[in-house]
Amino acid sequence: MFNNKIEVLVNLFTFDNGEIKILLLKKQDEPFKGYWMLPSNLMSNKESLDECANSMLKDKIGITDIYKETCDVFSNIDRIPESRIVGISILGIMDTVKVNNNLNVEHEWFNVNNIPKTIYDNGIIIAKAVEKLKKELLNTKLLKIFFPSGFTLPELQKLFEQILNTKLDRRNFRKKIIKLDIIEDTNEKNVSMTGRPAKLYNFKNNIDKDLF
Amino acid sequence: MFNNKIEVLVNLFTFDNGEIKILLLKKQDEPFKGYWMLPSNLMSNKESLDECANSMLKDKIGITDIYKETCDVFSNIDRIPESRIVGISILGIMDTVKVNNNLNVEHEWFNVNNIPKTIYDNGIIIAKAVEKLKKELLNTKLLKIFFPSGFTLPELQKLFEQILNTKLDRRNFRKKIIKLDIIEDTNEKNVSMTGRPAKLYNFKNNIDKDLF
DNA sequence: AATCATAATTGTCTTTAGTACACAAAGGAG
DNA sequence: CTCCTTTGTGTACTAAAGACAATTATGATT
Repeated sequence: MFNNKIEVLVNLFTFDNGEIKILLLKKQDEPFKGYWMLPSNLMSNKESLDECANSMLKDKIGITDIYKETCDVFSNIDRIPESRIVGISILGIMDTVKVNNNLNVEHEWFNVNNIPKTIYDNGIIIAKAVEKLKKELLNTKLLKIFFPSGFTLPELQKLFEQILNTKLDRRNFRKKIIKLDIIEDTNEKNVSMTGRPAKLYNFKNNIDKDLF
Repeated sequence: MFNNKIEVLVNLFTFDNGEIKILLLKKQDEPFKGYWMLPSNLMSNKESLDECANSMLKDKIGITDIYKETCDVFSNIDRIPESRIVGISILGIMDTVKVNNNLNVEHEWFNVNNIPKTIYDNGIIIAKAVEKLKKELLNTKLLKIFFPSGFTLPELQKLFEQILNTKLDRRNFRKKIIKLDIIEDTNEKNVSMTGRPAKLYNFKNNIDKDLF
């Protein structure tokens, strides 16, 4: 009566090549064989949510020590018709794509604006996580995790253009970021494929400011 | 192994007499007898979080149809030493104090800056909910639920002074709110105890703007 | 070595939003 | 009718946001 199964679902995001991406796994068996899914794990009654997510990420994806926060809870009785499982979603961020390529399960990083067919309510779970991520990236705290060191201003601008869904003026964007006093020049330059190389910046420490 | 008990804890907020307040109940039995606690309920495996919170609010507090959203998850193994229970907290808002005064359990609305001794981790749960509430009240969406109709600008200003923890200039505050075009004059006046009566306003519908 | 193509860097002017500040008006109490 | 309390209102100044185009650093091509 009061015994519930709980699954943890991890929305793992990264910023790669100017795009916000999320890691999905391909389901290997029926039902929903061939559909995409969030990495997930049933939670035992001997571990916390955090521990459950950590062990899953280590075992299934081969990563440790990423930023995580609780995102949302999905508890509709019939969200998984086969059995009653309460889903708790986690928002995770990786600074760069570190996923073990030896990982034998089929996986792919998808642009968050182009999510494929997913199992059960995973599409809704992802949409909610993306919404939350976009909101939180307007503050330097999470932004710093997306861009730990050596990012360029054009990259940063591209991120905001995606989040705000608009074009920003280069000069005004730079002026704004610089006036906020949140980044520092590394005196290094990007090795660009073509065109003038961009300066590399770091976020200053312990800064908690809203950018937009 | 994978069977977990889940409790829903409701952080029910209201704005009363210029203060943000939360409803707490007094625990009647040991352990923690006499300490204060959030209204809570064990979730059965036949109901969703929302249904669980609704039935609890109706049965224990005598209220229905309030605004609710998922707030946070508390899953430390030892958050309740007596047994393993995963806590899911809900943020709820009531526009005015409608709690049934015939309610036989001892209850009280506490200013969120003055929370009494609470059971287990309820203090942390409340702190997290207050933090989230304050963030969300900077947007008109939740604000409209706090102030459904016939509020005054001085009242609204008091709310923001609490949230931002600062004094605001009356004239600049009014100018800002009016320029945002989010409220409309009801052509009625407050029946004030003393001083010049304040005009009563409503929030316009379907507006989603950040105020600060 | 010179030219071309590409993408990054930089400054000024205009417009809009934010801040500082003091007195008049409406009602209730005596 | 006077006093007390609280709300309502306008202007000048400062800071931030927005519009706008030419120059520079590098790799690729001839």
